Amino acid sequence: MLRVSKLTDYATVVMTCLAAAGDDVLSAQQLAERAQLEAPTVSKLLKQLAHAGLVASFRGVNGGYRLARLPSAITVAEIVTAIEGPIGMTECSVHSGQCGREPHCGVRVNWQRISHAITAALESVTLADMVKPPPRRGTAIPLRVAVT
Amino acid sequence: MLRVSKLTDYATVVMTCLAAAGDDVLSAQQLAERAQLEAPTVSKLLKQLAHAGLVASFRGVNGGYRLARLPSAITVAEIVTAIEGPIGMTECSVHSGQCGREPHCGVRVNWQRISHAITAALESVTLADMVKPPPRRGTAIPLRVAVT
DNA sequence: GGCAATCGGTACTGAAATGGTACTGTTTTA
DNA sequence: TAAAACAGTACCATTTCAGTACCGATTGCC
Repeated sequence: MLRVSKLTDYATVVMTCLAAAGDDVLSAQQLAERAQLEAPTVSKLLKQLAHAGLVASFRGVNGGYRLARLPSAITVAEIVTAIEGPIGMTECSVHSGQCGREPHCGVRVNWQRISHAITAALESVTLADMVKPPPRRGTAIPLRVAVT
Repeated sequence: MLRVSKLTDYATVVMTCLAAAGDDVLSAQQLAERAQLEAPTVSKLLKQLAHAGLVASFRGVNGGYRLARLPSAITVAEIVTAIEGPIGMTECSVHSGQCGREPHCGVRVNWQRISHAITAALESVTLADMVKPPPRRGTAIPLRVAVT
């Protein structure tokens, strides 16, 4: 199945928990309970998210994490990238010079186009969207993605 | 990195080779040479692609494979699905009842929406597009994807 | 009819990535 | 100074991935 890793999935859940907490600072332990995930796993995720600048960390007693920005200013694409690295559907669409076929390979550029489209799709959904209840029928968020 | 597996990547290359061959029937061995891939790997891929109805197989001497349809009628989404199974970004967006959070989980439905958008992006690119030379600047294929 | 070429299916294996755990260090506050 | 909490490193079990091997079934040609 074409999918993001479990950790990325967990990261979105943790981020939505933080978004729901508003400006409160939550410890990794508290977040683990709310997200129903293992504490060390959550801790590792928060570290990566902090490194990517998506959450702000506070050390010491009563320390913890908080979103670095408003939920509406954080996209799913950023979360995915923070955990998985750059988005690219194939190896050659990110790193060139791997496969010898490149000079005459029309597949490569097309995968790059597809990757861009998917990136755009992920960028169009913000954390605020994830927290909100699902849109009702007929109120879909219009998303226009151009494969260029 | 968010990506398809190598085998899926290989499958698109094999399919483009078949598309380039027109109506000719090519053996797994010939395709392996053209795609610059290991013969057993190509053979395995072709088996899966045949099972998915994307290629037609012919047994016996001078047997081999041929596209089951016109390149313009085969989408990248079909190739991905043939090799990787259903497209879904998270486990819970495909199989329900796995994580207890579902009743109150807004993340799930939003991942499903994202999955749909990505599926649409993959469906919008056909094998014919992959064979064609990359579009020139300003002649991008417009693709409108609605997240519903 | 027999042989060779080719697909079809199953099983196996080594390597890599994934996901989880443990431990130790550092910073901050009471 | 001690406790709470983040930060970093290392490690291990499991799963998945990619490749290989083998045997059976089918077809065409001699």
